[in-house]
Amino acid sequence: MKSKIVELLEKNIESLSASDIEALIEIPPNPELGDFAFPCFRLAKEMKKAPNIIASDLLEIIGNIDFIDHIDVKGAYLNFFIKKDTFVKSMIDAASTLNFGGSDIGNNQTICIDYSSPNVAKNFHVGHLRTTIIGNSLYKIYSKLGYKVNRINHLGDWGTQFGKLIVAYKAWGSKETVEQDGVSELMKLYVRFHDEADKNPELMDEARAWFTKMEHGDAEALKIWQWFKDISLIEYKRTYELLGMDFDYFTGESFYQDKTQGIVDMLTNANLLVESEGANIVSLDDYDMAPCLITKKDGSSIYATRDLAAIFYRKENYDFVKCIYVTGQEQKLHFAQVFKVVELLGNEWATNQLIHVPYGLVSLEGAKLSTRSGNIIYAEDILLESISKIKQIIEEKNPDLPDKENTAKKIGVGAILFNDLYNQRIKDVSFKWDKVLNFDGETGPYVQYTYARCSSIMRTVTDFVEGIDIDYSLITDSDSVDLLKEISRFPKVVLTASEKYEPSIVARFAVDVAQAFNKFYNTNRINVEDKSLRDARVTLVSITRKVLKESLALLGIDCPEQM
RNA sequence: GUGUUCGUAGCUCAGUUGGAUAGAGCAACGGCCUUCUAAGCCGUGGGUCGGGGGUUCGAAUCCCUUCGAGCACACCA
Repeated sequence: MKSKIVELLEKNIESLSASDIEALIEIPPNPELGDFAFPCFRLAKEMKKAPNIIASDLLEIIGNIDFIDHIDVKGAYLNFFIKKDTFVKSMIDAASTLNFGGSDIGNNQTICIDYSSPNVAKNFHVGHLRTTIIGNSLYKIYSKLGYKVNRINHLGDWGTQFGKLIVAYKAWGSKETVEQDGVSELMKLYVRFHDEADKNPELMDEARAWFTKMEHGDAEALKIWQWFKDISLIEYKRTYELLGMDFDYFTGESFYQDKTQGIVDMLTNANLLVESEGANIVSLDDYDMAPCLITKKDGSSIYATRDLAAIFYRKENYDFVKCIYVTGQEQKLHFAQVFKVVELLGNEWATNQLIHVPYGLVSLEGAKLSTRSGNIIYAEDILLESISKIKQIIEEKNPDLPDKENTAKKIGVGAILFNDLYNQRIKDVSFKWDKVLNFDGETGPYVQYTYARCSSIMRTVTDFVEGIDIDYSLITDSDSVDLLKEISRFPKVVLTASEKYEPSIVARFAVDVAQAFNKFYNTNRINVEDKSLRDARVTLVSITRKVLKESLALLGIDCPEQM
């Protein structure tokens, strides 16, 4: 419909191209002002005439057009009122297409998304939840746009911290307690190491030595390391299963450890590596950045080296058009450095294919998350707590609900996912239980509830046939039209969300659709006697239902049919 | 100190890339269940868009400046 207006205006305005006009056309803030609006301010400048005069002149020239009911001039705006049934039909037709909201612009090209990536032997807490949830949503969004997405869990399974753990395990740990308590015992050992190392700095050297042993393939070191890793993965996978998520690769940092030498060689050959204070770095002075550290003074690798190795490995093996990193914003400089080094090695693609998607810091009651001080909440606990709160609510509101267990899981997990995706990712969040466990208003359960309402209606109209001829002229009230307008934004929403790496745009959209539907639902009885009117309205319900399910799916959220 | 992100209603946040009267949710108060799910809907109150300049026909949005907050600044990731 918008394109038809662009076409129309293009014919009558010489100085603007179709794409200029397209960009200028807006949707009025208030539906009473029209369905589309064209502001004449820009024309005023070029034509040296008052914008409101231009608007009325245009109105004269355009005259009567078949699909337009009438055009109003309000100030400098040309406001278009589309013939209602034409408009309604075009929106319903669009929304009824098979892959509504999606497209094939991805052309099956590969995108790598590096996310979640918990540190082995550390608990999976609220902070990790964000990268996991955002990354998963980006995976869904890009898949919908026709990309082939590789979900990569770049486990923090290599580094000095394992040297620390081995030292601690040997000094104070036992096989039995580790087997029994898993990650939380490893955490305790890690914390203890730091406490002791404060008093006895030599422990740090011991830890580094053990890590160096790992890098040289020492059997004992690697055996302990592998054991710690296995224990950790069991716990992480439990959380992923609860979240309903999976990965294509669990290639962590250790996977690249034998590939870091290649990076060092490459940098040496390119004359980029310089020695500084015993370590090897790439100087980034010319780019106003701190240098990128490549090898430490003991010769062992560091995360930047492994990230570099990962980039080249992925480029070579997956041939990505984009490699996206979802991490906290505190790593901004790190990725800027790493990406710059790739570029300096003569790879122009680094400038637009390597993308850091940062998100804001998660804090707890205003204080920084810290395992050492015990100021921490684990992801699994949040999810389980949320599910159990939902169970309570189900008992209150709908005790006869079938399959309560599963439904509570979908709603409880969905609430947490939604909560993490609703605001722009860059915003810092202060975790508060009462906020997280509030399910009224702009929340996942609200959208799911709306979906369940739609489903419920669809169950009652058993003789309704999808895709039958609809009498579009029966849909005239503003609540119905507003709902359709809201729904028709979907393709643009998905596209913008992908361009900005911002799932919150989809989450907001889902709420907007749900609000529009609930308004429509409250003013329109759907299952009415008059069959053609009923079918017209049921069509709206059916479309809404589909779009709600799809948009929540893009956030990684599942919809129960009843709740 | 340097860089970076941010500052909008009591709280949490949107604001369509510079456009029409700045919008939601939460919290508060008041209404709506004998008909499709009240986890819902409707209404009321609540704003120097951190402050000050500038660009523009037009600024919450762009530029400068200032105040405040978060984060980063090589051998952790």
